[in-house]
Amino acid sequence: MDNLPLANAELAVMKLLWRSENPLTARDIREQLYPDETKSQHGTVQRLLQRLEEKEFIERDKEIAVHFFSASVTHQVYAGQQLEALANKLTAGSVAPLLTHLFEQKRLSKKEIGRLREVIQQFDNENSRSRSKGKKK
Amino acid sequence: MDNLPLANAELAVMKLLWRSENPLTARDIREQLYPDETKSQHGTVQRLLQRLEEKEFIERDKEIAVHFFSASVTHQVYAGQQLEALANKLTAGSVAPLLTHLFEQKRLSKKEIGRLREVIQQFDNENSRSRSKGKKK
DNA sequence: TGCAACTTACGACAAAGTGTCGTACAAAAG
DNA sequence: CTTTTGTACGACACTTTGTCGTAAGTTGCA
Repeated sequence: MDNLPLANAELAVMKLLWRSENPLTARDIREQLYPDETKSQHGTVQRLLQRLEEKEFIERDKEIAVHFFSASVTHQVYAGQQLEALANKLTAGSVAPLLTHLFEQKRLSKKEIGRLREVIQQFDNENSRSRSKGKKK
Repeated sequence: MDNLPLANAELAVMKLLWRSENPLTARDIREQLYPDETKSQHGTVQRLLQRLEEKEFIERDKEIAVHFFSASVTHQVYAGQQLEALANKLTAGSVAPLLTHLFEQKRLSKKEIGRLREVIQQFDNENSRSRSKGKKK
């Protein structure tokens, strides 16, 4: 409901959690995020995790003393929310105008077009299940 | 090149400029943005305009003493940039995954789908004009 | 048992960005 | 020349973010 965007460092943590099958410990995360291994950065990671928890982006399993963290918002959902937020802010909630410009700038590869077509195709399929007559002009 | 996002008040100014055919004065903008008409808010608008100019989002015509402001980045371009930035941050530059979730959530209306189809159609047309032989997979 | 290593919790801080106001100065209007 | 209107911008409070340090709790081993 809040739909707030995540800052860079926070997003970096989320990406690790999204990528991982299993929940991670704070230590896991620090090791991947700061390979240079200074001492104090453990606190940094703890802080980031704490804030992400406040924002309800992650969940903390404190069964055992060393906590395990997992994303409570999937990457897909987050991406969708952000896109929606962008559309609301810029184009009155409509997504198509956002894409239009990318076409004009030739910033969408043919592969991307193919993907988009698939996405629409899928929508058509789901949608035509209930209506057996298609019209083509 | 910087691609920085605009804050709320700044965006509100840009929206006025995008909406308007002709360049606007600071006064025009204040009147629309703060209809309650206190004195000091003229300074606020000036400040916003100044910062937008620094960021190169608007241009200032100082031919005459009362300056005229106009957007130097179109709404289309800005929207496209932001979408691209989002895609880069979240989905390795690919746009399709951003849309996928919206479908699943049924957040895209049929009208939106229609629009997307048009956009893709248009791309196809432009693209087939120059190459009369298509190669298929 | 007691100490060393690790962990969590969180206060504190600097830096950056934002929206706001006020004030100093310049130009125009009268 | 005085009043009005506009520009330029320093300053401020506030928020967010990334960072660190430190206090307190837990684990485990000698």
